[in-house]
Amino acid sequence: MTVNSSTSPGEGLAPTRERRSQAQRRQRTRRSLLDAALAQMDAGESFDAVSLRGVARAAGVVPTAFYRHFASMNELGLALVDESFRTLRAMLREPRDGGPEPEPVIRRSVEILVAHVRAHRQHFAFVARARSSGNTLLRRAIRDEIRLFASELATDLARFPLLRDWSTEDLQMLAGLLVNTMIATAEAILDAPTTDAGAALPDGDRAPASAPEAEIARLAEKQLRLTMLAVPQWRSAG
Amino acid sequence: MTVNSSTSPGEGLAPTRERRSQAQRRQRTRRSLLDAALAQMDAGESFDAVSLRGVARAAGVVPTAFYRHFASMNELGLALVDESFRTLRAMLREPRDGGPEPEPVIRRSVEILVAHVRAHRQHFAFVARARSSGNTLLRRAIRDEIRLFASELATDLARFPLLRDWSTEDLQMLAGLLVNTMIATAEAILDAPTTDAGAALPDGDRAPASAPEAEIARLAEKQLRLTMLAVPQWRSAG
DNA sequence: TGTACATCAGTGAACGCGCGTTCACTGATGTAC
DNA sequence: TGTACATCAGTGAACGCGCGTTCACTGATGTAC
Repeated sequence: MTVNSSTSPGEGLAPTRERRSQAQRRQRTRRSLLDAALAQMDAGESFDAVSLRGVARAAGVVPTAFYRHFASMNELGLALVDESFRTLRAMLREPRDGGPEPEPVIRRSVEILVAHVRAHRQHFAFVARARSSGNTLLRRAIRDEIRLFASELATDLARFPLLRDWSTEDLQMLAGLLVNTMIATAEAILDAPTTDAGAALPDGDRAPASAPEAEIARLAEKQLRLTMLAVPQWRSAG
Repeated sequence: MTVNSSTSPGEGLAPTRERRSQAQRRQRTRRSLLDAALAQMDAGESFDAVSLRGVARAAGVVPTAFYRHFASMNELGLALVDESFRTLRAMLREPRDGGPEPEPVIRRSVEILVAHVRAHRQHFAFVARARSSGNTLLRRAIRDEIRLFASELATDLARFPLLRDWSTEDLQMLAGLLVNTMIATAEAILDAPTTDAGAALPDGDRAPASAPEAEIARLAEKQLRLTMLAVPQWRSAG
């Protein structure tokens, strides 16, 4: 029943030398299981409509092999939460360069968000779907990660001159508002008709952002711009 | 297989006179089925973890009786979408009275929202959960209803002096932003620890809004206030 | 009011299916000497 | 390098269970005359 992940591989006296192929095989299967779950959720299933047997089948492995990697679907779900938020966090770090003036920052942020949703569609779809589907544990894990994500954004925001004097609480409040917009934007992109035609084009500057997607990005930009317009007014009127 | 809802009851020559008790019984069972589904989702299940048999069981009825009322769980889900958004729409109409000055309007709106989530918790929980769980059809239905809801809010917003000159598109944009905040707030309340102790107190002005709930309301108020602060700035800077 | 018939909400047995989980196993990879 | 043994990722049969859906039914309620 238990795949004991805390005490098993390469611990203590046994060195991890020379176990090449077997470890690789293990790693490949594990990835296949995760990918199978992601694919099924990207196809529209909610997390608890994804079955252990279905995942194993899609991964090309017998159901019992699943247990060599995860004790339950729940554990696989938590692994996907980890993985997905590593992706999202990378997104936050991306705009570290770029001027401090508000206008290009907003435009650039939306571009980064849209590009990330395109590039890591399955991770976003997983989070969006699992965020409110089934399983309290998983939901709570995602909610906590989103909260943490907002806190990191708040820290980043503190660097902007206009926000330097804001209280931590107010920064969190603003970050929450911005994260809400980001989530809604990501969900809108995921829901939009997939215009993947020509997505595999090698030519970089031809990237054909679909019409609805461009529309969503335009809306998000407006909303973020509106929100930031309030910033200089806050203390005086608040 | 089909419960034909478009051509059956009381149509044509047959008058709906004198069929009292039987119709009442039917209505009661239908309600029990809907309530059973709502209760299971309120308890944390995602929509497609709610089974036809489970709903029938909780409604105190044999599984096959379900088909006398709905052709499938899907149809029941759509009925719940209808019902839930009738509730939400009623919330929009509530603040029709109250001064046009922005400050009390915001406070009052948050109060109304919080009170509605408390009073119609199951409808909110259903929408929050079904919004991204399972079934594309249901998800799309809810997304469309939310869009409609935002449009109605946009129409209401147009009445405010400060917004009288805004384009329809910009009003929709603002309404979308406000709706995002409302959704996040409702979800936060649903996720907060339920402090239902003393909820049945007859004394009206004692209503013990739980501490986390009050916190959430305070945050929502701040976010809405910040958003509205941007309004006078929009055209000049936009 | 009384009788004969129609309607129809809910019953109960039965079906085939995919599920999660168990168990003893196989056989390739890795290790010790 | 060669042999004997250990590890362990993946196998395959088997289980009991709850599911959605079918079917012919029952019996109370409602209607016509």
